[in-house]
Amino acid sequence: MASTIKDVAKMAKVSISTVSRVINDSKPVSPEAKRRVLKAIEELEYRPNEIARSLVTKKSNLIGVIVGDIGNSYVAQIVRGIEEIGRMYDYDIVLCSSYGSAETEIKFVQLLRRKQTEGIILVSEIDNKEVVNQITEFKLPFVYLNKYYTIDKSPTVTIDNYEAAEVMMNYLYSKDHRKILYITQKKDKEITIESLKIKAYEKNIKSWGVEPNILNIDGRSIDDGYDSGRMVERIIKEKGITAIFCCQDEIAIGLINYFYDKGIKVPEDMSVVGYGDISLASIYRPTITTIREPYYDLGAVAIRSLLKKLNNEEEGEQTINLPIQLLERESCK
Amino acid sequence: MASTIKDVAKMAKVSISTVSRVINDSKPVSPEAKRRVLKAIEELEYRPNEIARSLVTKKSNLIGVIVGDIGNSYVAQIVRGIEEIGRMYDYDIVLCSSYGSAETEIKFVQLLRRKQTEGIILVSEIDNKEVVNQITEFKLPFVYLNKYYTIDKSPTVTIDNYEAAEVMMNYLYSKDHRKILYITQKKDKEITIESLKIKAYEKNIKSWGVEPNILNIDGRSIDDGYDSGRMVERIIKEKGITAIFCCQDEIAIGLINYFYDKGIKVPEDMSVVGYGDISLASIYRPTITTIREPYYDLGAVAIRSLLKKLNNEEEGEQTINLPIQLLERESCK
DNA sequence: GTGAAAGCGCTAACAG
DNA sequence: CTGTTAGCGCTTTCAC
Repeated sequence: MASTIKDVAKMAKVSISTVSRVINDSKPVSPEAKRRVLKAIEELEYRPNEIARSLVTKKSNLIGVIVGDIGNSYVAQIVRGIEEIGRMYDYDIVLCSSYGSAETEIKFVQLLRRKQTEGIILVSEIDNKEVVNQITEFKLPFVYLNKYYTIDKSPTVTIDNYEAAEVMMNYLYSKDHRKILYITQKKDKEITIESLKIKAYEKNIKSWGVEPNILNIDGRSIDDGYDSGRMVERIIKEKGITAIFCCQDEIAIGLINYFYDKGIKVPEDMSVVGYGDISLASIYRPTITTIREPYYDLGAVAIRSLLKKLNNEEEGEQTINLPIQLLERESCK
Repeated sequence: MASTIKDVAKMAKVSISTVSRVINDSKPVSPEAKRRVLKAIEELEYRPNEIARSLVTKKSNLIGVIVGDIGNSYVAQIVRGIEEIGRMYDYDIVLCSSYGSAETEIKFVQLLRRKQTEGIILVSEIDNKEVVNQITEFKLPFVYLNKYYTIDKSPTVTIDNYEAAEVMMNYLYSKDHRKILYITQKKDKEITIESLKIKAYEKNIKSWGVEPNILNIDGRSIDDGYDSGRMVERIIKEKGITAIFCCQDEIAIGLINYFYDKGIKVPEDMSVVGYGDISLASIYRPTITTIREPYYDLGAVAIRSLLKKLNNEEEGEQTINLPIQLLERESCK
């Protein structure tokens, strides 16, 4: 059995209060007593039991992070940001993977509440009103990060997606592209960031006097991008498309894989740009021209803002926008 | 303030023991009392405080997972395995990222001990004897997963790397390759899995009456693979190499990137195989022929074995070997 | 500067 | 079946 504060007190011939004082440096202790306590701690290899400490202080120094899938590289980056900053303030994170199940997300919220985590960061890709209600009801400080759905009623950290799409369109224009195909995911389009991006796409392309071309597809995975290939090929021929703006990097990569298999060269025969800058975007060949979402920073800012709430500091904005960046790489010429 | 067991007891007009009994279903309670308690719980939205519970039961239901970098896809896969199985047994994981620092690993072990985690899984890529000593000294159940270094003195889950390399050599042989270059990482070669793989490589190639060709390089990242390109190109010409066996997928991908940039086609002009089956290996074009390490299973088996120790079940083998698999894909013809 | 004592929220004997 | 009680290991008044 590990030694406790009592053992230390006994060995140092002081009361447990005194021991507590020296380990927390909370009140002055005579040098002599301190010396003895320190010595006893050393000899007994005493380490305070954080569980007991939490019980009395009501501070678990734990924050719960619910993610869809830590296997997604962008999620991992966000978690890195959360953890690294959290640790600076002495917070540990307990990780929960929901694998996209709304029900599981809710279960985790309840679990984390029982575990006395001081706050929750939800990194999700689904639309789950109920989990937000749940957290709100529990009055747990939280931040909601969602790469796809627009979040308005909860604190969140994101980028200005309208502006980002506009930046990309301006870039394509500067590269003399006019006939640009935008590939979007149709599901829940109205309540996702796609509504903003499409608006930016349409506004810009119309301002050039060009007809918009939008392809709605079913998913946003690499496979979905690949599968859209046949359809895309047809549109390219019909409309004389010279550049394709994919709403997510994964789609761009899948599509380029399709082109590769069909002998269509990117960017020589067709320019393709993505959105998101997932880690693969810079590793894949050709490297993907894209909009960078600063995932690490998203996580870092999210936890900073969470910690602020914990300390009852003045609440900042509900929605924090981080700067965007256009990454000019090889897939678009 | 959240309601406590006392509040429930008061409202239900029973003692706290009775409440405890119904929430834990630990002892029979009269239907009537049970009904009242349940009703009170509902009304007060009572949820047991796991911290308090942990303090008395001495079970935190937490296990600590120290990783190098959760941003590595293989690490993420391992963590998925750990978490998913852990959750089946009601364990949560607290995640600690060391970013390859031995010192940080040790700090985390101490932290996790204070936090009363019941066991530790260390997913590391470095050689850190001290952390093992530390954990052993604390008598914390643990499992040590290390992709590179051979682990003998600690419980671990891995694959038979000698056999795996042999399987790959046999495959290359079956594809009529004889002059095969093996690229290895030189650092700590004697105490890493490279010692085994090189042994298998040499044994096999010599058995065909062919001279071994081993290139030692400095790292094992994609960039390191890329940077080895010039040297590799020279060796290819000098020795008439037809296939390259890279000790890690990352190196294979970096090298293929180099070849791509130089107009050397893989697999048409040169066959390249990797090792590890990182997630990129199946996404990258050409897809990489490689040895699959079952990362998810590694994590899953690791925590299963940890949990067994926690329950004082008979200790299995120190080293558990999982089945390997050769993935025949596009990069080798 | 120090110790005694109360109590954080809960479980687990122990009596009844 | 149920309540009383004694802690778990620690922090924090409150006196001295």
